[in-house]
Amino acid sequence: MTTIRDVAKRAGVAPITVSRVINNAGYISDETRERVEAAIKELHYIPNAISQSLRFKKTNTIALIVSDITNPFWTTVTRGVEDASSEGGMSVILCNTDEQQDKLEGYVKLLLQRQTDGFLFVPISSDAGLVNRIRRRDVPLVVLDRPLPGVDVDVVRSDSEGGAHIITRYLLELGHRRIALLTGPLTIATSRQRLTGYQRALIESGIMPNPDLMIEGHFKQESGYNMVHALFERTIPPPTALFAGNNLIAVGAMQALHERGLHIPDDISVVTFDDVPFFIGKPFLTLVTQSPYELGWQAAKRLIDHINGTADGAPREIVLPVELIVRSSCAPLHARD
Amino acid sequence: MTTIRDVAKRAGVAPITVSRVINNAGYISDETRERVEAAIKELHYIPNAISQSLRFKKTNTIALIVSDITNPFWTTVTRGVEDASSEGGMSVILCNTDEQQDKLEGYVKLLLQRQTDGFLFVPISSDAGLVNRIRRRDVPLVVLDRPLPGVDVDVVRSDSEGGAHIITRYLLELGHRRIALLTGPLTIATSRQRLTGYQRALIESGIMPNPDLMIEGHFKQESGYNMVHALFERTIPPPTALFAGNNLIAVGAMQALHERGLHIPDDISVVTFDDVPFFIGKPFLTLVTQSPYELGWQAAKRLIDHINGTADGAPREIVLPVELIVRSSCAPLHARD
DNA sequence: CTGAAAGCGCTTACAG
DNA sequence: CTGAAAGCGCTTACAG
Repeated sequence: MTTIRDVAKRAGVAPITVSRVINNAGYISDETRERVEAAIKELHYIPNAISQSLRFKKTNTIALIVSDITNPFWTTVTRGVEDASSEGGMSVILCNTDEQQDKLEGYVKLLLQRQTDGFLFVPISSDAGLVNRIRRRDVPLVVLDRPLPGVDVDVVRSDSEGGAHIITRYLLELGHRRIALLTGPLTIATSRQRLTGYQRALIESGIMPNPDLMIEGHFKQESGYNMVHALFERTIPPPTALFAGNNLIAVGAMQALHERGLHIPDDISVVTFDDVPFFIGKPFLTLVTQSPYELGWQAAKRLIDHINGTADGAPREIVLPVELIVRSSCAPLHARD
Repeated sequence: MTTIRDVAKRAGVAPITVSRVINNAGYISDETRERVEAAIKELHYIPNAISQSLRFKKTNTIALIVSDITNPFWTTVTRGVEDASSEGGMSVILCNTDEQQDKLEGYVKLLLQRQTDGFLFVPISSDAGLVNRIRRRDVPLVVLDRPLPGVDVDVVRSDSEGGAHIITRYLLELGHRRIALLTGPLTIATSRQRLTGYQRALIESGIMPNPDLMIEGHFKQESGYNMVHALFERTIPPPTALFAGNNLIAVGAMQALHERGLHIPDDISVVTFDDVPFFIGKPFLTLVTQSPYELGWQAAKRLIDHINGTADGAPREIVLPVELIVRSSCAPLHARD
C-alpha cells in the first residue's frame, strides 16, 4: 500500500507537508506543492480515508435507514437524500429494515460503531429507546416520515392525516357511504394518522365508522390482495369505495378486485396514497401524493446542518403538505344505481 | 466518547485485555472477562470500528455499484448481495451510477479511499481502465451482469444472447416476420448480446435483419415510449411484434402502444427481458427471466471468497441460465389476418 | 493469563 | 513556509 510516507520520501519532504497539500491547508510554496503533486501522481497515491476519519473524528458519512427499499416511494426519498448529501460533501449509507425493529437496531449499532456522522431513519415502534441511544453518543439524527410522540427530536414527515381526510371527503362528496379502509399496521404512526383522517371525515359527514369496513394489514402488495379478499368474504353489503393505506396495498387490492371480476370505477371506486410506478396505460388512480424527493432533501439538509453545527433552534417537526390528484378511479355512487 | 481506555480503567485491567474480550481472542480468565464485560455494559461502550479497521486493515465492507436502482431488477440483485454478505459478516455499500461513467469512477475512487474490502460493479464502458485501477491496489472485484471482453476478471452474468435468441425464435414460430427490436445503448454489452441473439434467430429462419426495425435507446421507461412512437412514424409496414430490450423499455413501449390505440396481443405481440413489478391484473407479458437474486448472491459469494483468500482457481465467467415464460402478450400472426 | 511498547496512516499543536 | 513529536483508538508482537 502506498502511504503518505512514500509520497513524502519521493518528494523529499515531511509527511505533514504532503498532508497540507492534500487538504489544501496551511501555507505551501508553489514549488513544494508541485513536487508533492507530481509524487502523488507518479505513485497513484490516494489518501486512506480510514486514518483520516480517525484523526478528524469525522467520517463524512450519514446513514439512511428506510423501511422498504422495494417501494418506489423510498427510492425517491433516497434520491433526495443523496442529492442533498453530495451537495454537502457527505456520502450516504443506505439500509433497509423491512419494518423489523431488530434489523433497525442492528443497523444503528453497526453504524454507531462505524462512527457515522448522522442518522436519518424511519422509526418502526414509537419507543424512544433508539433515539436516546443515538443521542447519548451525541450523534445528530433526524426522524423520517413518522412522528415520534413525546420525543424532542427533529422530524420530517408528510401530512398523512390531512391527506386521508381530504381523500375520504372526496369519496363522500361522490356519494359514497360504505368506504372501506385497508390500513397498514396500526403500530406505525402513519397508519394511525390515516385512520384518524378517514374517521374524522366520516364523522364530519355524520357517518359512524364501521369496524367491518376497516382492515389492518401491512404496507405490502400481498397484504392488499389478502385484505380485499378477506373484506369481501366478511362484509354484507360490500363497500362501494376502497381507500388503500399505501401504493403497494393499492396494487394488491386492485389485483384482488380484478380476480373478483370487479371493475374500477364502475363497480367500486379506489383511492390511495402515492403513485404506482410502471403503470401501463393512462394513469387512472385518484390519490394523495406526498413529496418523497422533498422529504428526503429536507431531512438530509436538516441533518447536515446539525452535523455542521449550523442547525438553528430547537428540534422541530417539518410537516410537508400533500396533494389530491383526481384521476379516474372513482365514480359517483348514483352512477351505479 | 467512551474508549477502550475508559473501560480498562473501570475494570482495572489494561486496554489490551479489553480488546481480547471484545474480539474473543487469546486467553482470559473467567473472572477478568466478567469484570470487563460489566464495565462495557456500565459505560455503554461500543468499539470504534474506524480504529479497528485501521489496525486490522479490513473494513468488512463491500461496495455494490449498480446502474439503475429504480429498476426492480437491481433491487432484487441487491437483496441477493446483501444476504450473501451478511452471511459472510460483511456490510454492503450500495451506489447507483445511472449508467454514467463519471459517477462510476467517482464512486470507485471514494470507495478505494475508504478501504472497501471488495467491489461488485456493473461496468458501463468496455474499457478495462477501472478494473485495472482497482486491481493495482489489490482489491478483489467481481464484475456484474455484463462481460468485459479481453479482461481477465471474474464475471457473473446471465445468458442474454441465449435469452434473446429463444424469445425471438418463439415469435418466429408464431409466424411473425416483422419483429422490431427496441434495444438499450449498444455501448452496453448486454444490449449487444440481445441484438446478436435476435439477429441470429432471424438469420436462422432465413430472414434478413431489417435496420428499419431496430432502434437504439436507453434502458428507461421514457426511452421505450419514445422508441415506439419513432418506430411507428418511421416504418411502413409496421411490425407485428415487438421485442423490448428490458422491462422498463417494455413498460414505456406498452404505454405508447396504448396511446396509439394498439391492443396487445391482437394488434401487436410484445416480449421483453425480466418482469415488471406492481402489475395490476393477471400477469400477461411473455418474457425471458434472468435470476437477479441468484446473480447477486453468486457474485457476492465469489467476491467474499476472494476477500477471504479462499477463492479457487483463475478468474472465471459464471453465466446464469435464463428462462422463457410464455404468457399471453403474443398471438400467432395469422390470427390477425 | 496479563501487560508495556510499538505502530496502523494520518493530522493537530507546537516550534522554528 | 516546513518539520519533529505526539496522538486519534485500537491491536500485533513480544515479554513475563
